[in-house]
Amino acid sequence: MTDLFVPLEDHPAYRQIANVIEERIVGRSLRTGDPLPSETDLARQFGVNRSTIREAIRELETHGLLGRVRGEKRLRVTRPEPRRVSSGVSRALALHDVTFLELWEAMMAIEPIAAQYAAARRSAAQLQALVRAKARFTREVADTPAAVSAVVDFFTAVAAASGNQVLALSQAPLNLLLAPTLTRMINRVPQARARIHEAQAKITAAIRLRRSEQARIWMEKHIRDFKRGHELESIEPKGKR
Amino acid sequence: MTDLFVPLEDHPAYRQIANVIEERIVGRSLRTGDPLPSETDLARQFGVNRSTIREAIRELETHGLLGRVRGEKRLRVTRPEPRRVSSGVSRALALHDVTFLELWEAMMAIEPIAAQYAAARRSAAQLQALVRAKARFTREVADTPAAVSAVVDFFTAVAAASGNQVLALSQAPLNLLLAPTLTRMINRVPQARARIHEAQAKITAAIRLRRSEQARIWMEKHIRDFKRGHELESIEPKGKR
DNA sequence: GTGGCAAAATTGTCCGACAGTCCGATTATC
DNA sequence: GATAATCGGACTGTCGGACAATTTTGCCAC
Repeated sequence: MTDLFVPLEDHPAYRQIANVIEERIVGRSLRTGDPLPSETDLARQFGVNRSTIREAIRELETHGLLGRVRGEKRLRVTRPEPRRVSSGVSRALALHDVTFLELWEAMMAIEPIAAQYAAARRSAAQLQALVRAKARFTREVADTPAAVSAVVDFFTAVAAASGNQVLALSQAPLNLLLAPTLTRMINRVPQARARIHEAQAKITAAIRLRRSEQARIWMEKHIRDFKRGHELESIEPKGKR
Repeated sequence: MTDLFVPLEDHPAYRQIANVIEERIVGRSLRTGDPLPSETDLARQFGVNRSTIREAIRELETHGLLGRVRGEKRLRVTRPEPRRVSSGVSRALALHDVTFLELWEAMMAIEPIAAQYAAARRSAAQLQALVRAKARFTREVADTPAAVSAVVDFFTAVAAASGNQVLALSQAPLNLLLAPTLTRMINRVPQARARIHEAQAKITAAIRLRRSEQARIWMEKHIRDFKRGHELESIEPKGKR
């Protein structure tokens, strides 16, 4: 049934080194903000060439575990920012050809809950961010890319206000996937902008007044609208294809 | 108010090259399975040194966009596997010190919905995988690490059966975070194993019979149990700390 | 077509080098 | 004394070349 032996794994030096450093970071013996030794020094410590160290560092850098503050030269241990991490997830999902329905179902699972918690827990500043995103949508409603970006910011603000990092990080990749679909929809379905505006107003109000139930329900309606919009768009295509 | 200038962005060659290649992959002009030109060749095409190419490639490799089939030397374009991507997310979340409550809320948002869709759409093979995971838990219930791993597999199998890649990929990181907590809980709360067993049985049955509602409800109970277990565990600590 | 084999290509790693830039200390200036 | 200009050292980004180990390829015989 089960194989007796597993294939030997090949561990190039650069990967081993990356793993060792990663363990140190995850195990907190290298803490956020700590500067990393210089490449030359690392090369000496690990007993390998600097080129090898550089390859290892690239790995950690792209994972967001290392980074540098603007204008600085030395790398420091960094906490992976949601944006960076989630863009990787989005790319993965895009390459797996997710359908709109899949995206929609996931949004339907996450966003209303996020809105609900946001109503219960939002700070004043988080509410502010929400209001700003909403205002930006209203102001730039005619400029499609700006409007889409405002919608995304709105969702992001709700997720942030939920006070739940896991929800926020689960939600973030959805935004990037939503953008292209939303752009098409908003352009082709005339009533879309007005409905988004209304939904954002209701959701914001509910979160401001700390009405969890209402926030959830309106977010559900909001998301459901997306599906309607998407269906309309596919049925009466104004542009090509 | 607003700054007149924004900081110049620094774009090392290796990053630019990584971006160019990434665009090609995402834009499908390099398709999954295609072999990448050799490093020397890439260096020639981009007009840079091979070391620079290698650093660029490391980036894409860690993102899972490039990889090689076992024993092969050439890199090929790869579709990022959920496992790989989600481990990055888990690491990020771990470094952000997520609380059990945050994790639990996210699970509560995602898993029941996944179970619901799984009941509606599972294939025979997916049901099989589910049954196997459940059986493994029953069989290895006494061996804590194996039991925990079986629980995780169970969740994974449910998410896979949901037929929704977005849900599956959103759910995957939660598993890795769950493991340590679950390990402690299962060791300290005597009734935990029995309750997990029962829940898995009910959920599996519902999914087998395609009872969406029941699958969802039982999954909710199942997850809720985790919170109870966690509370019990913190209240009556049997071991140290 | 298959198998086998030697040549060519490719990867992983190393060495050494250099320009551009950031940092800290020192010195000059108000 | 505080601030500004200056200088040397330390680092990073990139380059060129080199070599062993292994894979891939081309070719020949069967």
